[in-house]
Amino acid sequence: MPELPEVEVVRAGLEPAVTGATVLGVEVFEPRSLRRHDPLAGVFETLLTGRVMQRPVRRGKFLWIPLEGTPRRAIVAHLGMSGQILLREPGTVEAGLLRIRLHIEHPLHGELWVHFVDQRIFGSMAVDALVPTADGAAAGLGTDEPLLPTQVAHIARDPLDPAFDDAVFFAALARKKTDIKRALLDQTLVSGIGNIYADEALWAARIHYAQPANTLSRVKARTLLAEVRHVLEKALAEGGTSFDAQYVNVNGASGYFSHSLNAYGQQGKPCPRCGTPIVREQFMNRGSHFCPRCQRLRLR
DNA sequence: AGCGAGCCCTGCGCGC
DNA sequence: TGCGCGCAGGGCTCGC
Repeated sequence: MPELPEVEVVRAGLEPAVTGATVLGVEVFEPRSLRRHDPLAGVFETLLTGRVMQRPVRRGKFLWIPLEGTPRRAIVAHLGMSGQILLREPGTVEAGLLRIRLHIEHPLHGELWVHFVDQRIFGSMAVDALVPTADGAAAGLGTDEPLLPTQVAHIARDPLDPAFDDAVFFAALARKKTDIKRALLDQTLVSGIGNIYADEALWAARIHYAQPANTLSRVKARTLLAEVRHVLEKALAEGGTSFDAQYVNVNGASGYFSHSLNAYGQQGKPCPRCGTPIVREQFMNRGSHFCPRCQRLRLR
């Protein structure tokens, strides 16, 4: 589930159900899903029970739900590679690997169960303190407050964030000697991009994944950022149709991939632009998919 | 400072 | 059918 568009679908789906709702109870079935919860801050279940949740916020792939009251805290969720957050009627038997359940009561919708399902347990939930943003601007999508969880403080803004600073990003690229794909995946530089959308944006911008970041021309860098935004927005628009106002119905394998991908997972198939077969190479212990004709490595 | 390796995990599909 | 292997959309820490 895990890149920006998918996490945003979850955030938007949670919003009407959890905003203003009270946590009635918490069940943790898998303690490893709390790996990123600091026990010194208190017991996860205790910190949540009885608290009222505010509007969910997202920055990059991190999602958090601020809690009313002081000190300011939030439930932080990261989906990792396989996490899902699902809204269920109380009593629903979860088919997937249920790790954490929140019992909540919304003033309009009544009681609901919030299920954190995660096969690989790379994802996590935590209750974390909120701290001021470095730039004083709103912390992410879903809030006007310049407050974010401590464990998200080092994460850069994402390219769809109105406070994302293009000039700072271009300047950082110009200093980076590393491969451009590594830079795109560096969440402290720009957040929300994962392996799929990195490959898609690089394909659209006709840039080889191993092109050193500091060799991109200004024009090429602008094109790349524009394509990153385009692919994220396109995926968001397509993913945004799979939930309704009451229930998040998140399906990790939903529609987008099958018909909109140009490079990711398309190895052996013709490049939609020039017909040359897409190649898959190992990079950073992951697959990188690219067109060897459109995306040439240019070393100067 | 920046980078690669290793690690955290489970389950699926594939080839033998 | 069974088994071993490689694969999976992420991110943190460690050592060089």
